[in-house]
Amino acid sequence: MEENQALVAFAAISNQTRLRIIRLLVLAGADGRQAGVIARELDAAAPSRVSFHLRQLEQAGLIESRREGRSIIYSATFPALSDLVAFLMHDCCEGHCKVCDKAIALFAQCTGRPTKALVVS
Amino acid sequence: MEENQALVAFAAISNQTRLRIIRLLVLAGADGRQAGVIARELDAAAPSRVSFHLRQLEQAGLIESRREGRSIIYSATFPALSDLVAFLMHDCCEGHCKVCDKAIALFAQCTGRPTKALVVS
DNA sequence: GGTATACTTCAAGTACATTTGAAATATTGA
DNA sequence: TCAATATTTCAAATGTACTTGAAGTATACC
Repeated sequence: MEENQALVAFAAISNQTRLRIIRLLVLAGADGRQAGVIARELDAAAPSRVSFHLRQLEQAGLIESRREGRSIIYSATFPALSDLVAFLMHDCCEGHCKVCDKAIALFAQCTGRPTKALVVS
Repeated sequence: MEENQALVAFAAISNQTRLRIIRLLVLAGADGRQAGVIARELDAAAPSRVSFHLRQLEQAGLIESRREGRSIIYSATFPALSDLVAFLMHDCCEGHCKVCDKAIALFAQCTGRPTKALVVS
């Protein structure tokens, strides 16, 4: 992942409204959520405001959208989020790996993952 | 990790100068680097400018400083960086774990880590 | 004490991000 | 075609972040 892309992504998730949108859409999974539903779940923020933030996130590559009738459905772009986590770890892991300590514990909580992938050597 | 703390940390690393400082200090390890040395390694940015960014990073908890004679030595705060990675993964992993995909591959590159920690069941 | 070095703090200017409400666009169904 | 719904786009106002250079603080050494 390029530095510039990472910078844009970090800027995208450094805003409360946008971080909450991301969390919401990750939980929603591939189905995604209507723009209006997102606005309502975000303490009924003004639609134009939510639209602004959705655009930022989409331009950062972290979410994507599709039209369904009158609605526009947004969903998380999982590979991009995965790249971002990897960037943060790799950028900081070069040399030594203290940065990964707490992430390792989280893998144990992951369900639906082949455990083989977690075994090193 | 609290949402607010994460937001401040993401804001901190969403700036090119600061992201480069972080990378530099992670590579430097516990020894850290003098403020002046950092400035020189950053294409000789103005000292007041580097000082401004070091302060942002320190306030975000990502780096710490100690005085040594005339110099001030900055070093990465590894637990905070580790927390941030974990926040990003956990925040997005709740429910399902697609976000962790690429991070797992990186663990294999980590040296000096007991492989047992990577084995799940 | 005085001077040099290493940094930080401050104030001013500039640039960028966010919110707001009104107007515009797209789609549906009567 | 018209009205209703769902959403975006736009322009203006406000707020926040960044850079710059000059002045200030801390330490060291003569």
